[in-house]
Amino acid sequence: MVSSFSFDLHGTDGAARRGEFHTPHGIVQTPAFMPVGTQGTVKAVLHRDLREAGAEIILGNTYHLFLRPGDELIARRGGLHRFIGWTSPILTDSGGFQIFSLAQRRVIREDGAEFQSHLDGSRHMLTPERAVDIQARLGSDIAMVLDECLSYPASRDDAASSMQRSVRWARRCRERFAVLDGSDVQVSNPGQALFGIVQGGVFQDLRDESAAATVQIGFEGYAIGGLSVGEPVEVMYSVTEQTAKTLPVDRPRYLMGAGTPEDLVECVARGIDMFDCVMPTRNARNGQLFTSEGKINIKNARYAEDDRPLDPACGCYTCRHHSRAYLRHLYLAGEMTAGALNTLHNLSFYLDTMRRIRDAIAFRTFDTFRQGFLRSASRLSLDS
RNA sequence: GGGGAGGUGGCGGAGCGGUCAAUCGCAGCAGGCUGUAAACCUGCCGCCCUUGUGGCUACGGAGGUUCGAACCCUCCCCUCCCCA
Repeated sequence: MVSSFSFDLHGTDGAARRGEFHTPHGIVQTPAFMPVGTQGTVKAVLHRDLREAGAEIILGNTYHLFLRPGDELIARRGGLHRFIGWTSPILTDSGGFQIFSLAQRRVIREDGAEFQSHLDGSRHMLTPERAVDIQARLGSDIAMVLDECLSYPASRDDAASSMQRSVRWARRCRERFAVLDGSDVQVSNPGQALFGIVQGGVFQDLRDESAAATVQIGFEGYAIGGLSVGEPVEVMYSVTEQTAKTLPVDRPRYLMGAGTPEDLVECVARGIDMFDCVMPTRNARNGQLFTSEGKINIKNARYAEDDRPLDPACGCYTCRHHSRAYLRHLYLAGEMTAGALNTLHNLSFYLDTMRRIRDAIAFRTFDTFRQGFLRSASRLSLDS
């Protein structure tokens, strides 16, 4: 008997939800933040340190792993978990985001998206069926349907037709997913779940239509995609809030690609259970650190002789052992350890924030927590 | 002592009569980054101000030629290399 996906909602505090989901590789407490590990690694961190920082699930990427090293090679290694040595849950994104981020290198057709590889220029067709097959070979615990992440701004007509195509693609993904067993695809994780993705740009009626159609198809969880792509943050909050209300209470809700620390708190408040974002990792490598008192740009001259840790309230390895002055030196000297130490801190901050969010919901003090968090997060920016 | 090369903005190094406050790299200063083509990208970087088709001072020093000189000439100062 294969263990499969399930979600338990433990309780709520306003629209905020406290729960956990079960996967073949373990349990994840929600609301959860999932560090992004596009190419089979969360850049600049060891799995050991990731786990210690509290990561219960990480992302991988269909498009990138398909191009290199190849999903069949990974299947032959026993699947993505065994290949990369991460024994906890993994969620794979479908390549839908690359339709957005690599827009210059692809053409969208009804059948799917044709990409020209950023590695060697070769052409590859990513169809909904293929995205499902690749993710089956990777053996992630949660696979995502292939969607089109629409860019912003977009006209209502473009948003509508893009959304409708994403729905058709979602249906094809679900159908393909259903017949994997018995196909010639080497399935690395029989307990894999499939999530649908709601699109529709910033048009709430399109979002509602997308949500209804996606729920009708039926998935283990539902994502809200196509946000945090340049729209005003209030619009993102509003679309998130309204769309979350239209999704089933008993399934996890995943806001794709968000966000800043404030976004996490604000969107949990609007009913979101799962987040992923490159911000803590990428910004760490670029010298921007998140702390309980706001953002620090470690490149700034004001930290040259600052002996304090990044965040006195943080218990991560970086904060326990190193000063801002040292981290600034490492960054400016171009040392790899700068990226490693900074990434560890930012992820620790994000994951610790999620822990505090979960506790606050459990104690039904989430709103108080939220007010305090937003107030202290702006402290440093007010200083400067 | 003889021969040769050269002195340009914090550093390296272009420019060799006007379009030069001076290409470019580094360093420096600041900003950005939201399902990762990102250890990346952008802006500023002589001084002053009302930041502009603005003012001032500038390419070792002093003179000179010229309508005009970082660029040509003279002298001086200083570096480096080779030979004695």
